[in-house]
Amino acid sequence: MNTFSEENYLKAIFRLSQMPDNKKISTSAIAEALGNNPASVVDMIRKLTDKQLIEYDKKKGVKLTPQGQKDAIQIVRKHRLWEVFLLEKLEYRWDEIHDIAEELEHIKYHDLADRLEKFLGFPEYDPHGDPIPKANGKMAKSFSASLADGKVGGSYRVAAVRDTSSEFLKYLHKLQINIGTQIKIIEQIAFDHSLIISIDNGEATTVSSKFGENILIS
Amino acid sequence: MNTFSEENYLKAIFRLSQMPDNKKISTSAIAEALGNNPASVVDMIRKLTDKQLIEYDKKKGVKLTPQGQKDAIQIVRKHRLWEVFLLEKLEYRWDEIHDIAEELEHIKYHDLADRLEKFLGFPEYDPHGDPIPKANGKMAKSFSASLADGKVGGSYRVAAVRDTSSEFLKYLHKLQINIGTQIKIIEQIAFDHSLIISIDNGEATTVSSKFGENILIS
DNA sequence: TTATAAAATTAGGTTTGCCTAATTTTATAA
DNA sequence: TTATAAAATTAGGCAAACCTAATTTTATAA
Ligand SMILES: [Mn+2]
Ligand SMILES: [Mn+2]
Ligand SMILES: [Mn+2]
Ligand SMILES: [Mn+2]
Repeated sequence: MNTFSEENYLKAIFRLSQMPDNKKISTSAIAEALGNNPASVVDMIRKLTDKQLIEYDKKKGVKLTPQGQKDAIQIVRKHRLWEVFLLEKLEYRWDEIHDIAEELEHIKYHDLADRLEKFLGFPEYDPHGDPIPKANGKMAKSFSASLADGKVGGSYRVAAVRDTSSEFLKYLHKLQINIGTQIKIIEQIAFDHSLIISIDNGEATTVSSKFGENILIS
Repeated sequence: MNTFSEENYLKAIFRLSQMPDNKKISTSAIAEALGNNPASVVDMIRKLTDKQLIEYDKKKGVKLTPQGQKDAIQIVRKHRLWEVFLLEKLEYRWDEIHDIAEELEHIKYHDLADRLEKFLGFPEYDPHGDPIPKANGKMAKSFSASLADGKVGGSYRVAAVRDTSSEFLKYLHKLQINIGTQIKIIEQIAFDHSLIISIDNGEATTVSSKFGENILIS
């Protein structure tokens, strides 16, 4: 069984390995992701390598072994299921659930994820639009096209958010954007790629390119 | 904020202070309750004393301060609410829920216990018959009379169990005894205080005095 | 190619929460 | 009262998971 900390490392490595950019997973990238010092990451890389959960090659960076991948997916599964619980059953807000799930995901008990999944009615996606892995580890592909990739004049459904920070989610809340919201791109500013959009056919609003990159569409 | 370990100590001290026997709470009693070494308990007594959560007097033993009491009750509250969730919503068995709640009780987030309580419909008792503290810290008195205190010929309702170990609960399950079950004392054996009982008017069964002491009646 | 910057690693520390073994204090019983 | 047993404490250590500071390796740019 893995410790809380080991699980957080596995999850971070998994998340990095899912990135579309396909960059190698470096010591510093992991440190950055977890807010830890690179020296600490070196310690943990050694530990997880010994446990055969990752492989490390200074050229290719860190890679999850099949077992590491399996373990990581089970944590992601629990994280996302708990998020659904917190939003739907306990009525927490969109921007609050992530932090709580960050702790709940580490609770280990036979069948816990499966029972939770059943209780929640086998949800396919978590409240941020991320797919929930099944018990067998299979999971739907994440949404990858962002609003920033959309065409001017096009109208898109918000399928997921890339950034799940509470700052971003609070901003979305303020703009009344949720999963399922329809966004039309009215104009793109050539200068800095800002977008002028209409939210659910409302009045024109301007958002940054960074904003657009963090909205995933279907 | 208190660590997991500090919380477990506070809870153990609280539990010991609730005992009807009114014995002083000694280093060794705490060690016993937590399965730790007395030397470790001495360390933690120092730490909790520094944090002003307990007071220690070698004569009178350990006592929770008002703040320590408050903190302990909030953990008990979460523990018991999570137990209700696990039994009622996730359909875990009586004997499985305690261990999971032992971990869930440490999850900290604004309002978590209150929201859980609301979601569960403000339950008064946990699945073992223990009263659930309210948000303000108030809680009903625990049941204290045991079946062993009952009269021959008397019929009693099982209100709670004193021992919540999975061994005891599995035994109860086998005997088909639950909270609410009616037990009639047919005879008490003078030799060792064994009890001959009838469960929900079923056929006579013999149980030990230790068994009788761990069934609380209302 | 060489200087510089960035990334990775090593060396050595800290805190938390445990432990064992030895010692001291306190209780109990002859 | 004194011997013995039990309880509490001290001393010293260990593993986990971090850290800072120093050093080494690798990448990049002039
Ligand atoms: Mn986590
Ligand atoms: Mn999520
Ligand atoms: Mn606990
Ligand atoms: Mn209980």
